[in-house]
Amino acid sequence: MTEGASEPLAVWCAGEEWCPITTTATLIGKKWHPVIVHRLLDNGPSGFNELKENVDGISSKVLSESLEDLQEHGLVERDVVNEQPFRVSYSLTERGASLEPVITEMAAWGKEHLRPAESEA
Amino acid sequence: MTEGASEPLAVWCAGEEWCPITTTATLIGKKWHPVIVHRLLDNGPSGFNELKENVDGISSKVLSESLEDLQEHGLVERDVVNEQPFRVSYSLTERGASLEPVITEMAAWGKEHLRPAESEA
DNA sequence: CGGCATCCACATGGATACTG
DNA sequence: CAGTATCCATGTGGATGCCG
Repeated sequence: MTEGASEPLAVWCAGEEWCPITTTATLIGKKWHPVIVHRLLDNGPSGFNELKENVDGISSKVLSESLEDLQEHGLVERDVVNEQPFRVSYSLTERGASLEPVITEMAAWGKEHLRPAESEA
Repeated sequence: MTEGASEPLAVWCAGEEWCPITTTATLIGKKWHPVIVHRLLDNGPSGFNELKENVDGISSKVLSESLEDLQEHGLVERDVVNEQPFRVSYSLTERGASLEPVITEMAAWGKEHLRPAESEA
């Protein structure tokens, strides 16, 4: 608390009570969450079923729950853009969009270290 | 397939069959995995219980299973460094260590966007 | 120390159906 | 379209105990 100054790196929590990795992992370490955020980054604001299609076979239930979770954490915003016919739009909040470096690193790593054949190892 | 040339960024899988995010998320999107990798990055090679202590109250069972999973994916290596008394050492493989940028980004993001009070929101 | 075995509670997730 | 409700199989995870 007394420091928290200017180092952008050195985020390791050596001996600290609170660890940013743990909480971040709790947030986006949920299998589908990174994918959803990625899709929203990639395709921009999307409708429910549009998102569902892009997230490769996730069920309505799980997507619904995931989106709710993401909303609660302020990463995703839901807007009703039309009443008749009923249309909603899910988009990333500023905080959600700020996850881009994380997602980018994940994707970059996956692209470098995981090949399709490897995924079923 | 015809491209895949020199862009270090632009890892988005627009219309691609295989998505690096999805597979990466399957790998390290497991709540404890990023933390374990982080601890190994942070503290270096560790014994089982040492790791267990550092991962903030994870149970033996879950840690054991997680480590097994990480080993199967070639991210973590297990070495028996002593027979009597019995001692093992878990360390990151080269591939595992290559996750550092991902973990760093996660930690950096968490530090910036998640405060302790926020984690229980 | 470094685990695995067991039991059991609860969370997760798919399928299906149905509503506004 | 945008979900929610229900049912149910499976997974996950904690507690405990034990063994090499």
